[in-house]
Amino acid sequence: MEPFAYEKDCPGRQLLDRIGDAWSVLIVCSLADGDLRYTELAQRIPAVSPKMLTQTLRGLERDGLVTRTVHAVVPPRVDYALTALGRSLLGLVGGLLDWAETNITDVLKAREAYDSRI
Amino acid sequence: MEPFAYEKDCPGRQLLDRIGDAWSVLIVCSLADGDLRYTELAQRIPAVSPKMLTQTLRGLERDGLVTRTVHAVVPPRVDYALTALGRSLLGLVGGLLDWAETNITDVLKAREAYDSRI
DNA sequence: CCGTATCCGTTCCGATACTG
DNA sequence: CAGTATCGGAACGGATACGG
Repeated sequence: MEPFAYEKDCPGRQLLDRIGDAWSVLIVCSLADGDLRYTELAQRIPAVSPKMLTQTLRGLERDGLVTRTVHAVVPPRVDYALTALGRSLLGLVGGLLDWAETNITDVLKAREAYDSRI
Repeated sequence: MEPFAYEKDCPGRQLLDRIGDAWSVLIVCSLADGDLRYTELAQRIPAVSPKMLTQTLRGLERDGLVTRTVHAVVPPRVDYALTALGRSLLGLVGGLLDWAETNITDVLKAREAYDSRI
């Protein structure tokens, strides 16, 4: 882990930027169980603005993590789905969430201790 | 992964915020092989400003991921080290970096394809 | 040596209104 | 239904100067 290549814009940084983005993680997890339409995503993800939803979806699509399928019907219908690459991310995110749930009590305890000795 | 508790300030979000922070990851990885002093950290991490270094270290310390040991000598000497909790993060981060290295070429290809059809 | 304090440009993002 | 466009407040973070 020592002298790793961790420049700006290295692979690791780019992934971390995406993972660190709340909306990206929420979208990927929401799509875990199946395709969703734009409005369905908006409903599942609390308080996401259209701006951020679109912007994040474009980013995920650009990175090959999500596909966007437009059906030529009226009213318009657009489905979003995870790619194989996107699904492979689910395992990582799951691991993170597991770690978080396992260790959150320790973290909270540490914070309490830290804050109380100021 | 479906109806997971993902409110603002839930455990998962808090971890993701920390992981998504470039400086936090850099510091944790830098401490993987042993304790370091403030200045040593500053030297290893390219271009980190004193402000961000201190701020990030305080956050990591508060969360119980890093310890800060002040030696009562002149000139002052302050050592930073990972806690057991901090070391347990290394595995997660390693997994993320592995995924990133494995899949970066696919991501870059996807981006190229996306950008070229605009 | 190990920080803290301040200024200030930039970027982010929520709210809102509007369109094909 | 599925977005786009625009504005403005807030927050992030770099540079810099200084203090114990």
